[in-house]
Amino acid sequence: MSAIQPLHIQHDLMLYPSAPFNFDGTVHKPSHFPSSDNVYEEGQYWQTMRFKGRVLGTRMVNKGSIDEPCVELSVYAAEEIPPDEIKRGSDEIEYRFDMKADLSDFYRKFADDEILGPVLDRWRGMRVMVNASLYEFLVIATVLQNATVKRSVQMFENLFQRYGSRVAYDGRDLSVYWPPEAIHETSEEELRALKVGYRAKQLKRQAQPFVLGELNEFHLRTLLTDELKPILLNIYGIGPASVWYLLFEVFKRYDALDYISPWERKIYSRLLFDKELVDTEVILDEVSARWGRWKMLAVHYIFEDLFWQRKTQHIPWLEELIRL
DNA sequence: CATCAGGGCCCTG
DNA sequence: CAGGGCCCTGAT
Repeated sequence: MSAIQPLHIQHDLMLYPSAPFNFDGTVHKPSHFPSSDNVYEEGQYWQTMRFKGRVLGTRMVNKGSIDEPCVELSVYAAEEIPPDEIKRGSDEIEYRFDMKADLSDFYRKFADDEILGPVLDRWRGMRVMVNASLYEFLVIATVLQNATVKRSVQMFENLFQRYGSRVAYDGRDLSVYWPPEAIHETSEEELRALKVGYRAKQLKRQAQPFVLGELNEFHLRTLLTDELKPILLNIYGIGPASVWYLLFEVFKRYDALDYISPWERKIYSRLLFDKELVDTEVILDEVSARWGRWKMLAVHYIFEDLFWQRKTQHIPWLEELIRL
């Protein structure tokens, strides 16, 4: 990996998300594993991104409130950026943080829901967030597979060290993703040296369609879920567990939940039924009956609410499941 | 020391 | 459609 690159050109602009907007609940997801391409502090979020061939640093600062949202976005780069590219970058950030969403129906409908209601009170205005491109998210999904959190983090950081780069801006020093070409050109053996095991083959096969221009994230966003899902499942290494992470986080499909993995099953059993282990079919029927087309968003609220609680209080049964 | 499951998926029979 | 195999790690 090369030296740290300073990003000393800075552009500031204001973003106005639709209200209500919960800044902290949106930019920071405590259930996600930590990674060196972003930092969160209350009211502030730093995130690098590789966008349209350019390496950017971003900083978002909360300048508003839940009912009068305002976010100051600073974009940092190594060289001057034309205004239209700044605009495209900020549009992309608005998309990734779902800033223009209208969830009023969701809040109205479930205000009195016995499980969701109290959570909505705490997190009204929280949005679905993705801090990666589609290609980058495939890497995340891949390192998550069949691994504990600790190992996922290790594989991920090994990849950053070998193929990514480092940038410095606003007093921060963060990793940046590599372009898919970097993995396309490397060998499976080199990848395996980073302890990713059988995932080396997946990582290479996943980079290919992006290098060849066969998958266009912006086009995919326009598709109906029924058209989109089979395309995503067709990506090598993407199966039933990963596909709904993609549909929900990358493509903002609020109903994308039709598979529950073993560790999630244990968590939902507790939260929805107050039991240790409930049949996955029963859980899926329950979330569909309760929350219908909002089921994944509903579950997301409940899940993140739990992990925010974990920051300040010890939840023994949860600690046992996370296995860092 | 050996064995095994872990925040899956592919491939085969 | 069921089940074995795959990489590596840490728990037992």
